[in-house]
Amino acid sequence: MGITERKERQRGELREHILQVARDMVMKEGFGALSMRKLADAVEYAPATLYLHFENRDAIARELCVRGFQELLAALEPAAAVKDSAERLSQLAEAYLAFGLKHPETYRLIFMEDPKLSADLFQDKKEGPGPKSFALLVRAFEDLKADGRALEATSAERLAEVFWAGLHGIISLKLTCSGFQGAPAEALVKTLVATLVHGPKPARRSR
Amino acid sequence: MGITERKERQRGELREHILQVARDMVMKEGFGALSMRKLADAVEYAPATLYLHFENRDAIARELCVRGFQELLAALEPAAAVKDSAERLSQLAEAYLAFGLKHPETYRLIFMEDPKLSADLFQDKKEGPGPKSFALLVRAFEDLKADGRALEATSAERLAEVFWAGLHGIISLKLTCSGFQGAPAEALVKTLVATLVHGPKPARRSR
DNA sequence: AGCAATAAATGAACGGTGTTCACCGAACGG
DNA sequence: CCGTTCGGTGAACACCGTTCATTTATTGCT
Repeated sequence: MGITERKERQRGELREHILQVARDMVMKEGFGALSMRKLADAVEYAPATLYLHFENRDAIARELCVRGFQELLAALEPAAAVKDSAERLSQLAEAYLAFGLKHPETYRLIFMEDPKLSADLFQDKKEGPGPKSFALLVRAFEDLKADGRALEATSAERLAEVFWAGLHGIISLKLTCSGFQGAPAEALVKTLVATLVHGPKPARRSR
Repeated sequence: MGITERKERQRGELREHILQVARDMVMKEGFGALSMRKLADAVEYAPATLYLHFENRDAIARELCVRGFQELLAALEPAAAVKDSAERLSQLAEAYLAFGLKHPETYRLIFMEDPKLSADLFQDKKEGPGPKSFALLVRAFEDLKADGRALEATSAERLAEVFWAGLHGIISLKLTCSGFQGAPAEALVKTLVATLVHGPKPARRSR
């Protein structure tokens, strides 16, 4: 009686296929260009069929959102493995920036589109990709403080939040107000790392 | 023969009225909820009439965008008049944050919606509200450097860009990923100012 | 005053969107 | 073999931005 299992599997495969095609559309033409009708057309089903697998267009978007975030998290992993805390933060910043510039539409979807979409990422206080990747930053700053190389008056959590916000600001400004920044994003990230991590004064040398 | 003048004036007044109503709609329900038909309905004209005064929906959005930015610039003006450079930067940051939190939909429209909209703000290299307000920040950092209170290895322009990006990151994350930040935005801005302006080490006391 | 010209405003249409629901047909269980 | 269940769909509803021929109002001129 593996017949209902087969059906379930096929159902899941179709769902996956739809998401895959939707992902391609978003990456190629942006989230705004993702329409249920075009998507249905692309997967060769009637529009109504999509609603058998997803409640909404937003449901698809949310799913793409968490998947995009997981990709981002995966892209950060190598950098997170670096031993030295300062170097780790520097490489995390570079990896984060690289992801944002390489997948602008995905980045937009995750962080700039709609609060409803990103809500899923951070609702679980401990689990979920959002807090998990944030914890990477916090740990790095904790290590940095343990080495006596960071502002002692400020908690690692807050430093991590400011760090993330700084990175996000650089990327999102580049994505929407491209003509604004004079310096390339890489240089700005370097400055951000220099001030927040290495300390702002006359570019102190290590410990 | 002031008759054509009267017509011109009336034309301008209607245009202004349309923009005013559109502004209200955006502030109340967000840019996405601004539709030509609802707007036409609100000003009691046929939809087609709007196209006698604006090329596009985007044209209206662009206009709202530059006006929003001018409001932002106006909100920064008091802070920009402060003598002490460090204090000035601190107050500029506070004012910027306050504007973003007070007019979230306007802020979204200016900085987070569509590159096409914000393009107008920064295209003129020297004139225009964009470069003008950016110059405020640059000047503040120049003054800060003149007082010997800032990273000498980094240009004032770059510091200003990172500063702006940091502020924008804090606000835009708050607006879209509200559940993300643990600390209130004001605290994050304070930390940002502390590290970028006052210097990160043990919270140095003024000059 | 009456008429031609000009400007303002519109109704209706086109092609697009998300979403719903009654319906169909094929596969399944008894 | 028949009834039920379920994947799939066509057609519809209510919107959207935009265009254009047409109507309506206003102006300038004779």
